[in-house]
Amino acid sequence: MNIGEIASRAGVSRSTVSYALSGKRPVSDDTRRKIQQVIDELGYRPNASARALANGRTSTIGLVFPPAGNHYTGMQLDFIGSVVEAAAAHDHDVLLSPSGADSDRSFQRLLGERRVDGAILMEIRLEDDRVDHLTALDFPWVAIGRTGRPEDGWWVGLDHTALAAACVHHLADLGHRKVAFVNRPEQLLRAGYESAHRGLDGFTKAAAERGLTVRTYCCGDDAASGQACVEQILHDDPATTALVTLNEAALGGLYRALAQAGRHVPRDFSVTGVVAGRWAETVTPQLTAADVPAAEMGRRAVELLMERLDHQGAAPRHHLLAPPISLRASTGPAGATATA
Amino acid sequence: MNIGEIASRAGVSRSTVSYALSGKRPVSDDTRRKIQQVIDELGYRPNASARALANGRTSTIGLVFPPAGNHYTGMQLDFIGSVVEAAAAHDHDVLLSPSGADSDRSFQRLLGERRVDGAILMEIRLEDDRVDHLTALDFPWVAIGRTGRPEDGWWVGLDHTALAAACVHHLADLGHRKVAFVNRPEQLLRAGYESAHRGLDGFTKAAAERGLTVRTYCCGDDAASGQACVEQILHDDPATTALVTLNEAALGGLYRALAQAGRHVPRDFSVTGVVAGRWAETVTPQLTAADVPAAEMGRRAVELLMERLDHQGAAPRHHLLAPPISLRASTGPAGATATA
DNA sequence: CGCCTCTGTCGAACCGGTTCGAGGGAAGCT
DNA sequence: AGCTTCCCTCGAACCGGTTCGACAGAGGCG
Repeated sequence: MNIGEIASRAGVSRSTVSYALSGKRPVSDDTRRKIQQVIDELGYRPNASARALANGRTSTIGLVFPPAGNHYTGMQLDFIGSVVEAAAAHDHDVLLSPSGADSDRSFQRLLGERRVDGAILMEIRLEDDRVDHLTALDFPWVAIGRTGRPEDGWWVGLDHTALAAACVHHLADLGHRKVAFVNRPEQLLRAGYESAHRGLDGFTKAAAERGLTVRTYCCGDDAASGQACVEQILHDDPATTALVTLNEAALGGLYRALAQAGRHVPRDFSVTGVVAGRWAETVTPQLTAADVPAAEMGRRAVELLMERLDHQGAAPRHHLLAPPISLRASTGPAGATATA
Repeated sequence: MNIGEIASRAGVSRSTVSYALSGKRPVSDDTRRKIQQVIDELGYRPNASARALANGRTSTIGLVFPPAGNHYTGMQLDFIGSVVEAAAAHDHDVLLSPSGADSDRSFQRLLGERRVDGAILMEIRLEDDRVDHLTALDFPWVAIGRTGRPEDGWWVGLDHTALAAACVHHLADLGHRKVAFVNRPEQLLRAGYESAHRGLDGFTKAAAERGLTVRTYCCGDDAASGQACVEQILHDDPATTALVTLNEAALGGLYRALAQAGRHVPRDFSVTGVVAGRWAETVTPQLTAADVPAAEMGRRAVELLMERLDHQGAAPRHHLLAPPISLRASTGPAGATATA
């Protein structure tokens, strides 16, 4: 069943059916009604491939996220969900592409074969070959995250520097002097992931500013790594009284190791960091943290992309978000029993 | 840049280029090399829409999952990840569709507009209008989960009945007599979600068999609901010494409420259930549970779908999985201090 | 009454691939 | 040399939409 079938049943030409559907030229009420009736009867829907071929738009956007090798985190799920939903609101579909790099087969499929009108990139690196590639091709993209040269791109970012610094100030205000930083996995840091870098930067600078003694660690994206990481921290300096983490997936392990070491949170040890709100609430005590507004970021990314698609050549736009720290129950004043 | 461009630069006809690429007819080595060289030079990739239009296959599969209204759980993330990866291995893309029902706009887009060759459905209901609809249309689908009539469909399922029963037997063997069941949210149970129903069934029957006293609860998919649920359980019958849960997202809240009520896990209270392994490991003590093999299920679903696409009209196939309970640290013998 | 304008519809071309039938030319055979 | 066979390549039609230019007929105007 195709547009020709509809046309002949309604006694009109194919182009008239097309115009009746798109509204791009006037069609008499009579004709329109007749066509609509046939369409309703047969449940006709225009073929997406044919439409895409003819007008050059697929009404699909690509969501590029890193392959599962590195475990998925809850935050990524929130991004995916909100992007899909926002796209649906704009009558667009979302194609998932697990691509770490420029040269990925899947990435090439998206672009080269023109499966999507634009792309949203997750897990941005400071030097991101995907961004460079897309920019060179003048292919519409929006990043969730910022590269090292944020001025010439479209993105929705989190001010990791400021957020990590806020965590440090929060802890320093509570009197903590020896603080550890639990970063994302080492290979991500080495690969140049922006959250890992900017977070580390913000942490280090703020700590220096406040004269804190710090140690920084990388930690795998799972509970076991988190546990091992805290054991290492307490081994390296048992007088440590607080930590800041960007690593959502390790959170459960961090808490476990602290409990096993006999450090009560928040009495003996404070924990804070940058984590999506609903994951901060699953641990006990609930995590005082800068809540990553993942859903909002996904939604805004889609909106920027739609804007970019509608106005080719428009000047780059972006949003830098810096949510406040939500005070929950995992931080407290230093000193009570810490050095016991 | 299109196939005609390649053809003229290589000095051959468009059809020859097509055959050289698809291999569906022999092409001389000379010609093939010349064509390949031009293609490499220009970085040509055939347009996906045009190809889909011509041969009727989009090389895309739809992954239908419920809208975010009900929070996403970690398990769903694992499904999505493994489906995308398995599909990529078969040179297929994955289109995400947030559709609860048959009549969803997004669902209609997938099918009516022929955006995908087949669909994988998540969060199956015992009476599932999406399944009925697809079956009526003879549209290729594979479900992650079973409907009430599993014999005539393609699916990869988990034997929730057996798993919930295994949890009950495990607890009964440890001497527990009063056990609670923490199910998925009430609206999902009412809507007929299969895991909620079959899990409840298996729990209830096994408990009756072992002569246990039970209460069953529904619980929202978040920590706060889990906390409230345990409070209710302990209020309704303070002598309860164990619970079985299907609700991964509430797990943190369940633990919190137990701790706040002064029930030590596993000394005073045992917790078990059906939960994806890596989430079972984030809580302390780590959860003794039937680990949902989400990644394997996603992969198998894709493989079934590929099989179904390649052999239209083949007899339905399915896999029913029933992983064993992984003994971790959240269950123990009843009685020690339980009635204190 | 003739001319012009405006509205609504049509046919044809096009998007970029795939596929079918036909045919040119070299090789094999007698 | 003449015929068949086989290998390779070509042109044309097709997939199902969109869009452009053309044009018929109704209505307005002088």
